[in-house]
Amino acid sequence: MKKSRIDAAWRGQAECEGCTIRDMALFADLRPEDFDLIHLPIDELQYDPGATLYHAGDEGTALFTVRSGLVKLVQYLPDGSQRIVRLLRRGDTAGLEVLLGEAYEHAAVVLRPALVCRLPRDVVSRLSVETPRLHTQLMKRWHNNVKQADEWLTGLSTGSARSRVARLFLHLAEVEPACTGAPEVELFSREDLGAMLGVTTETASRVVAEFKRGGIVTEGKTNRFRCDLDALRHTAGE
Amino acid sequence: MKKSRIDAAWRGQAECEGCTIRDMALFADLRPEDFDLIHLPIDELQYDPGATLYHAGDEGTALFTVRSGLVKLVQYLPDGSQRIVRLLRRGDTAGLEVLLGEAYEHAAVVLRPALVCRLPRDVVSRLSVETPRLHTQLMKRWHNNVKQADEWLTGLSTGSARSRVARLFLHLAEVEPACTGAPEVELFSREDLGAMLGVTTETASRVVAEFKRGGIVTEGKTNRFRCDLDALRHTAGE
DNA sequence: CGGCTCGTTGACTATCGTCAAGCGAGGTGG
DNA sequence: CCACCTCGCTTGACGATAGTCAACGAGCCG
Repeated sequence: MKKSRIDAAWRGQAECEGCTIRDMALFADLRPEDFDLIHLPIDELQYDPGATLYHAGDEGTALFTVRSGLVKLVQYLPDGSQRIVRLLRRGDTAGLEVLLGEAYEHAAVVLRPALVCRLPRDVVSRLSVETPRLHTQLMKRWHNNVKQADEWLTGLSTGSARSRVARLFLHLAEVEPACTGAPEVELFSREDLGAMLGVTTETASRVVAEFKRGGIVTEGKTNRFRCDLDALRHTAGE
Repeated sequence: MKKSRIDAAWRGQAECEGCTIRDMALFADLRPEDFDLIHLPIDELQYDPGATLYHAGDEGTALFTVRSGLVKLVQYLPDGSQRIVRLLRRGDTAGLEVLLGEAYEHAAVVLRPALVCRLPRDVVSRLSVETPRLHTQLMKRWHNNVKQADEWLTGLSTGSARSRVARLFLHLAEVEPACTGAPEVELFSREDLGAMLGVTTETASRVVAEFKRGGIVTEGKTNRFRCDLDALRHTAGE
């Protein structure tokens, strides 16, 4: 389950500059001379679903940039139940809080096979001190976190279960690559669905099943749904 | 209702350095020479409850530091209902998003009489470029926003209405000055309560009334409650 | 072939939203 | 000064919704 594998480990200097997703990564704005400041190896890691990048409370020694796949940030409540507070996709960064010297605030768990860059905290800290070009990117990332949290608060934690599920579909339809013309979305386990929307797995299951029966979404492959956006928008506003 | 008054307007240079809450404000780490970079007036404004610092979508020309009082950040849903996503108290900053060139994402509305410093965006932007001493403070503020958003997601938007109200009381008991030994908390209108917890005003009212009857909280002056923390903790975990 | 997990569904209950009425404090105008 | 009005809080009654407990079936793996 937790199989993780080191595909490659090297001094980031060489590879980061040619990174295929650099334009959307934390180091987007760095200049060649900035990369000389990287003095610790930046590893690229491959994780399978269910693997954890880190646990809540772990000492924060690294940030992570998601190159591909999907990662959830989970917060546990005192009573043991869990709530998913954010989803990280290509270009997103996990663990910003370690730049402030704090422990990780969430658990980061892989939902879909993910390729991830592990940036030692000291590397980012040093860059953060030495070059102003990192600041904007950092701020953008903080800002994205806040925005997503706010959206989840208003969109996915308010209203009836049906509205929430509908809004989740719409949200996913927006952020997913949307390879074809038809808006298609890949869903998660019903338990994760519930943890995102603040409802039980049973209601999550029931609502999705109801949507399928009503033709609002159509399941192709397992957990892949073609969406009727208009119908979803209508259901979302109730 | 929207009466607001300019108590004083001056070049921030002189006054910011002697600010009584500077240790908790955005400019906490600035050095004397940094203040020379302030080239626009920093106004200190007094707002009454109900006044708006800014509306969602307004062009962002300034950040605000709350010196005293209480401000809510409100996000409106397409259907017109509103959700309160954050509360700002002494030392907190509103409108960080304008540093990224974006419009305000929320409406900022005063809940309790508030004294607020209005920092022109360009002043903060310039300082942000010129001195690294602002960065840590900015990051701390972004971080606080994310943390509060996450807490609201897990604490105030999950579980039964009773749990949520109990957790809100506990949260307030933590952050309020707690002048005396007895934990005492000032509440808001039932409508605002509902908008914070994602429930209707009626359920908010019912739960608070129930708490009063059960002695879990005791109302002194209007909307001021002495809290039985143990009982609240018990109720919160259900 | 069992044993497992995951999704689904049913039956029942608790909870919450809705609609509506009443109450009290504070403010206004006659 | 009092009648009146408004607004916010409370409460009741009812219906809708979601949580709970439990059972069942489909796929997966040993």
